[in-house]
Amino acid sequence: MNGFFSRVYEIVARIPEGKVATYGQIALLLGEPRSARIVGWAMRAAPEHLNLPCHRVVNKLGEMSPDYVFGSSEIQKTMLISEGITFKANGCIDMKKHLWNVLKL
DNA sequence: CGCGCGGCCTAGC
DNA sequence: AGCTAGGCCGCGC
Repeated sequence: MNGFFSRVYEIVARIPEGKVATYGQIALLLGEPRSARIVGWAMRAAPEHLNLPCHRVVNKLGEMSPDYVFGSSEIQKTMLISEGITFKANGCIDMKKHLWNVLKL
């Protein structure tokens, strides 16, 4: 709890509806620009009861997580759509529109 | 205690 | 524009 993971969870918990963040972005916020992968691990290990919007965390291309995460990428896609996220023709999130800009806080 | 693998990223071809 | 090759850090075996 104490450490990287907790901090990751705090950040993720603050991602507003209709916005998404990238692993690298979160890692950067923690002052560890090279720990993007650990963020991914943290998501996997994320306890359910925290109700983290881990579906709002994607890679830099705006792609869905692999099927083994949410069951299928369609599920994640659906959740995001219901929050107002829009997708491009190639099936990726329109990052330009929905990428969470922390500086706006 | 050591090695390998990730919900990744960046740089190069 | 799409693929390969490293790199980085923490966890599991």
